[in-house]
Amino acid sequence: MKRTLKLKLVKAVKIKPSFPFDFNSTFYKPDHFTTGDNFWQTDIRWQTWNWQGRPLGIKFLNRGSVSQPVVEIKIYANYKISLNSLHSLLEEIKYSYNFNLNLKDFYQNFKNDKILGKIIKKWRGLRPGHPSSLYEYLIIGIVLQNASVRRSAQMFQALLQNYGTLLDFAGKQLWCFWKPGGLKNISEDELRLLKVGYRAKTIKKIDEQFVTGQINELDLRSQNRETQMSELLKLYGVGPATVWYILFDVFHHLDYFDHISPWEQKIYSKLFFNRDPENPIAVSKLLKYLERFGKYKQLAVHYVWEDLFWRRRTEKIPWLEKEIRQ
DNA sequence: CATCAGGGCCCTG
DNA sequence: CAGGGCCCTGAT
Repeated sequence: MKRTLKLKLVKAVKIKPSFPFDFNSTFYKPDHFTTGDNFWQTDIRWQTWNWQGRPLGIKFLNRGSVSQPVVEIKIYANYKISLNSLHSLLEEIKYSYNFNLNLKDFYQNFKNDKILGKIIKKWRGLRPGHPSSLYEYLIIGIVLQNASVRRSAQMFQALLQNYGTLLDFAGKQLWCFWKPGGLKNISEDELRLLKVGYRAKTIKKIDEQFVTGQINELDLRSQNRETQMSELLKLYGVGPATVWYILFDVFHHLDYFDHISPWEQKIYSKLFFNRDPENPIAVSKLLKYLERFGKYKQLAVHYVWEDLFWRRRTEKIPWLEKEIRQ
């Protein structure tokens, strides 16, 4: 059993995102499976963060409103974090959660859309966002491949609990991701014992490619989408589905939408065409339909999707339960 | 019990 | 460019 790392509060800052900004729908995405690296309750989000190779705990608190947003960020560590490092961490947080995204044009364009209209009103200030680094997201993407939600969550938790660090901060115990290259001394067979199956090979290779510097997140961030895609596709085990997730969640492309997996196809068929999910609309037709959202295709679907999963928390949506297969 | 399809991707032919 | 194989799991 690994030791728990106790962290102390080292810094608290208040940041004002651009408005409108909705704390809860930005910091909690009900469609993401829970993995023990974060915890949310109304107006508070706990999140572990491997920053520059070391584990940190972060507590986000809602200190404002949608129209006058203020987010307090409390940082917990077990070492002295330099001012420089702290500053760049805050910049990274702002980037990850799209604190400065301007939503006005999107809202203006679609306030009368028959599907989006109501949703953007209800979720005004919702930002897309994801706390994972590229490395972390690649690992997540790999455990998502060819597996149902329950199995993906199981694989991810096994990885986290074996190679991550359990942090104790702000009243929570949460697992923090290991750093890129952290699997250097772990064999493929050892990974297989965690029942990740053939993904063991992929996970090893991804980890190695970060050690050797074959891929650099910040460099890639400054490249255009085509370059990002082609670089990511070079990684062993990364194909169009994984790239599609990363382009949105890691590189924040709000417009790119070219991939629909079978289970998503069923859900979109119901959402956009009120079609029986068992008799779904063709992917090509769905993609054509999404053209109406132009440069906000991915953002628009994110809103519809989050709305659906937020509703799932309070209403019964039998057809959805059937498609999710927990 | 056995068989099978997954929230893909690689590799082969 | 089509299709088999891959790990494991829960559903049938």
